[in-house]
Amino acid sequence: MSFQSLVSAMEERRYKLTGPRLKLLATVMERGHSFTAEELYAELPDVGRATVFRTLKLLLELGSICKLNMDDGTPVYRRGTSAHHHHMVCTSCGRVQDFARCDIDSMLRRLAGATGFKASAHRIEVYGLCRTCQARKVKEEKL
Amino acid sequence: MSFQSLVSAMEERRYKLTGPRLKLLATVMERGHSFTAEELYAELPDVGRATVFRTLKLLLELGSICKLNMDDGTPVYRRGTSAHHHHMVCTSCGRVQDFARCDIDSMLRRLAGATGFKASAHRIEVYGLCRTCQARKVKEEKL
DNA sequence: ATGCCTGCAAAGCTTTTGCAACGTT
DNA sequence: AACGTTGCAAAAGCTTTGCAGGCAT
Repeated sequence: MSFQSLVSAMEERRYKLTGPRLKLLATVMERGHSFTAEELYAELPDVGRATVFRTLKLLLELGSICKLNMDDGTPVYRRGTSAHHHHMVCTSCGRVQDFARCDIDSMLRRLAGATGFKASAHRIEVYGLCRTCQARKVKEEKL
Repeated sequence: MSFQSLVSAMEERRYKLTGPRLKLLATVMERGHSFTAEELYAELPDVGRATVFRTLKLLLELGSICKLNMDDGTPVYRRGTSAHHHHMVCTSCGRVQDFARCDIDSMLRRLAGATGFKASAHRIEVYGLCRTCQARKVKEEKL
């Protein structure tokens, strides 16, 4: 996933590569972790708020970013593939990491057997402390 | 979980049992499945919208209901315990069922080993078709 | 009698939409 | 030149807050 791949995805779908869009794509790529619509808007004073939302929607459709909800429901975006994956959300710094392995098929089969529910998709969000914040906490406790 | 247990929970915390609150508690209990704030408001014309939200917040704090997000982020409430559990959301009728068994500890341990992320909580939402909607679909296909 | 609760209306936020002007192709 | 795109401002949802009056305890 690179700036170029985002640009290519837009070209393929015949979306125009305008100034505001290129600025947004660049900013999205700079962000190593997740971001909100408001943060993007704040970082790009000359891009309208509506354009930020319109472009985020576009990137979602392209599958170039994904949207997730914080524990309190706040929507947050994250660059990355649209392939099946889940999220580890650090409750201290808010950073989000992806993970793909989810061995819950046997659990879903058991659910189907017990309740008749036929699962077609699932979403797992794990909350906790990332490695960095754990280290920081340990350090602070020593002070 | 019954109407009485909700009332008791409020009494314990010394919350006043007013008319609007009792009406809301009754309506929440009548609902077998999930509900939105707006639905509650629509069902109780003489209770103010603000009171609906204030009471929902209260019940959340008491742990008498839980809040979850639909796939599109729409917040939905559901009566039930505050104990650890997850949700099966029917994408056809919107009904939500709980389930408790989540054998993902080994997955979390693997994550901790691979990424250093220390999980403290998690949330699993499974989307699919409930037993009723599956049956209905089969029936419709036969027509 | 106290002070928690209520409804209403207004304000707050986030997101969407209408529209005339603009810029990419 | 055509028309997709933009910024602005207004609108639209949803939720919270301020306030004067009301009600449970």
